[in-house]
Amino acid sequence: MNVRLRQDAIVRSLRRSGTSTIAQLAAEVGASRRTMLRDISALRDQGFVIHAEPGRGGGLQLDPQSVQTTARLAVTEVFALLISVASMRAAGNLPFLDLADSGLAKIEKALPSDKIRDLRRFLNCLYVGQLAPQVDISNLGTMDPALLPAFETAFLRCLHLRFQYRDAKGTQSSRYVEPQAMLILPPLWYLVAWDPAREDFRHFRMDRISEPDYVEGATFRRRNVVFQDGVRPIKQSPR
Amino acid sequence: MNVRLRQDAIVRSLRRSGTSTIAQLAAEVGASRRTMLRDISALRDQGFVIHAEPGRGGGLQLDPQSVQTTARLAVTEVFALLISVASMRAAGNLPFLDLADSGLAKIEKALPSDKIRDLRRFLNCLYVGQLAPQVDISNLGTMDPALLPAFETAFLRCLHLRFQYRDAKGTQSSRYVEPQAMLILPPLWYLVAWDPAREDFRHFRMDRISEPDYVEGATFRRRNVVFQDGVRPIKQSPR
DNA sequence: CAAATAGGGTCAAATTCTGGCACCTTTAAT
DNA sequence: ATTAAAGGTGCCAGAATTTGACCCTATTTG
Repeated sequence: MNVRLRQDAIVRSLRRSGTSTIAQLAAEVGASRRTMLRDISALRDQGFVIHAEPGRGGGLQLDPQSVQTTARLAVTEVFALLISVASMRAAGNLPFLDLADSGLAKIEKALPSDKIRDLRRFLNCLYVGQLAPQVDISNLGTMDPALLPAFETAFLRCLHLRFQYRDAKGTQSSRYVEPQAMLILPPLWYLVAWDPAREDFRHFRMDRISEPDYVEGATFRRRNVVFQDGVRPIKQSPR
Repeated sequence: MNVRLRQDAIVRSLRRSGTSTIAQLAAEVGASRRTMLRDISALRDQGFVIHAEPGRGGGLQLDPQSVQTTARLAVTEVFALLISVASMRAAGNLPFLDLADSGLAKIEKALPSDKIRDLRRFLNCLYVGQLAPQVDISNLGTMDPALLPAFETAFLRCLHLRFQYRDAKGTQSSRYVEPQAMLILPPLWYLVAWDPAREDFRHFRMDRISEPDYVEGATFRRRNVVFQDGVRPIKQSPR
């Protein structure tokens, strides 16, 4: 058995049984007592808090607070999680959101600091409101998975964005715009952008955008976007 | 040099230099070409996105989007994130959910397998529908943070649940029920439970529940809950 | 005190990791 | 078309690490 798997098994066993002895654990995972001691030591090095009582009736116990898991995440994935939770918070009062937030805070804290800055700046472009009842949401399209990376770069570096847009009538057109904000009217998402050709703001439904691509070198200035009533920025959760 | 340290060094080097070849990396960390290839393969297994170009002028490149972060999360926090994203997916077609999902999948993968099983079983108790328009959502209460751990245990081990409930008129009462399902009618959450005293199902708004506590030893049998039209289980995302 | 428990040191055996090599595929330059 | 530079895979013997056995000590309970 692999070292990693065995140590996971030890943690699981300790979690299940509450308390057990080195000998019991050794028998359970099929290793020697000595190896158990080494594994316990290694787990402690990894940050697990394991209480030990010597003497009769003694044994090992995993600190219940330290049930934890370590994962490696890509920044885009963290972005996506943050956006999910933030828009959820904006949409209404849902349970367990504080827990989700504290989990996210830990993830965020583990990011390199420049990435945290980017992330905050990106979140600042998000706005939330209520969906107008007359909008037809019966046939939602699927979102292009390339949206997030392209949008992230375009927003952060203030670069023009090029994409294909399919309007309500189904007509395809090619667009070239300055992305200014993202507007969430649950369950719809819109890109709010300045269209330099038409010299006006336009709203684009995200599920109708495809083949997004930022244009290297083509920077622009932020404009003051005026939203209708009831639309507010996604507040960053207090951290 | 330790395997873990060496692999970390590779990632750091790739981040620094942008692109480099197997041979360069090998020289840098003082290992052979073969070991480098094995390490790269291992890093990919760990979720790092490493682009490779064969042929002259080729080399390795760390996907700039995949700056990785490692974080330690408590299991309840993972639960909360999963529930958030799952209920979001159920509520509508939102962007970036697949990315959020892939992030969650990595987190989930890092959990001990018994916890994954628990987590899936818990998610199976979640149902989603549309909120009836006549419900007054003007004064939502706040969710008791103790809900998740207590509910988790009660659902997983089929234990009776005791809690304080404040009904629509503001009257407090003490309840003792069999938790059968959780129903989400965004933005409201309900506990669907069998009340043995009244011999009937009852819905409890989650934001009106406080001081939840499961009753050790008091197990019950799952009942067949019949939901009204439009309510469906939260599908587990395909993993 | 005796028994049960955690914790550690040492060393040979068992296991895993590493490096070298042969060979394959892709790409670009000549 | 040929050649060189790059990534990728399978295999094997030797290097390195991990494991188990045996030794010990310290602490707690009956």
